[in-house]
Amino acid sequence: MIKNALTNLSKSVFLYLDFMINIVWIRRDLRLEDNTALHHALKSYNNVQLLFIFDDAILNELPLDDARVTFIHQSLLELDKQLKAYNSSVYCIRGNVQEVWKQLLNDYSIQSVHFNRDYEPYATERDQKIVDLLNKSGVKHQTYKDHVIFEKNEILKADLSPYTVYTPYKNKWLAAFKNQNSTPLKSNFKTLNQSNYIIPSIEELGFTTSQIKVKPYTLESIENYAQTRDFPSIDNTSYLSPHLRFGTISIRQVIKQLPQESEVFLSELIWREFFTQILAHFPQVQANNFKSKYNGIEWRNNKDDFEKWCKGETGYPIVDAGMRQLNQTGYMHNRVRMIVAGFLCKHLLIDWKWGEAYFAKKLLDYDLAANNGNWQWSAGTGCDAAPYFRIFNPTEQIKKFDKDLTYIKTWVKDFNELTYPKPMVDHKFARERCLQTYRKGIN
DNA sequence: TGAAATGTTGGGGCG
DNA sequence: ACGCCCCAACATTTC
Repeated sequence: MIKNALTNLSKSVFLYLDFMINIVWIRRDLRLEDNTALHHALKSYNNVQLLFIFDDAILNELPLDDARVTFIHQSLLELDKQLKAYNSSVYCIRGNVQEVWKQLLNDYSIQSVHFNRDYEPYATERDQKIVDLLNKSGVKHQTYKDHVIFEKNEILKADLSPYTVYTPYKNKWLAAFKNQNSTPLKSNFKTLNQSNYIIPSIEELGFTTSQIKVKPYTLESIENYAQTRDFPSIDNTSYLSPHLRFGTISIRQVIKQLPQESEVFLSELIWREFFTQILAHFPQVQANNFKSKYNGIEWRNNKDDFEKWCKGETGYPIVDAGMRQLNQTGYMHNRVRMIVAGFLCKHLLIDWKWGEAYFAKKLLDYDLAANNGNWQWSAGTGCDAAPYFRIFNPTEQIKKFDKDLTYIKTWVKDFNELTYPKPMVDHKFARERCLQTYRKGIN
């Protein structure tokens, strides 16, 4: 009798659980393959439903034709298409993230919630609020490492403090990488929730389609990366960065598919993790110099100068070409990023935060940790940064890396050395002024 | 993941 | 054949 009752009870509990949904909240992991949170949810639960929230707090700051929103939207449509094979779909909504979750908890019977960790300060805080909400509602939840090979506390110095210099960090990272298994996960999609949600159109989300598109990535070119990476006219670019930003490919998939002897490329991926852990350990770098001894630099912060830089009208062809590539495509070659960033900080003496903000608006691959880290590197204010007296000569850089002007002519139409506008500031003068200003500003 | 300034060396012109 | 000068080429130091 008692045994029967228990059996019935467990049956009804089973039926009830079978009715409940398990949510995988995707954010910057817009893929089905090798998605850690999704993998574990599928393994442990039935009725796994994907959720994506267009976060008002982020979207309200963006122009209506933001290219990243278009890319996210298209990636979601692609995901949704793949889910159709399993009679499932993505539940996609725009709103205030907390309000959306309150509504979901109210409208659905939720058994568990899963998501991959995001390490940016805003995201960390936002996610904590959702975790609190789930705790209050008594809903099981689990977060996962997915975005990086190693999180901030997995690569530490012997005294357990974080690394702030790249090379020893990299050595430790490589040593740790050898001893671990990071093969991509194979998932079983049979436990996806049967659903037929419709993804809102880009207009319904309050946006319009951008003309700027994310290019597909390629891993083939990586073989020659070390030889070609400094030459912006050689488009040997992998275009992985936006895909890593939004997780349309996982870091484990990338590393697994790297050709032999791509240490230099791998090193760039380690820079990505280096800056990710720097931001996570030192969130104050978002608004401050990593090294406070540079706080006294008196930036000129001239608005007209900044405008010229943004538009690519500095009179320095390589700087102008880079900025025009950025404005037209949402991308800029890495070598040129260093040149334009150095020019803004050192020739124009404009606070790196202005440049950082402009890149944040324009770059398809914008990532707070990497963008901040690299801008501070350029300005000389960062951890393991370029010394302040290392000043790029925009003309020398052409001689070294765009000798035949191919890159420049690609982005500066009808470029003519003789009729090109005069430099907005003389190099020698700007160099001296920079050295003087930095010397004076450093304590 | 610099570039400029300064220092050193050695070959060739020339008296 | 010698010493002197010039300067390109390379090396080192400095910013």
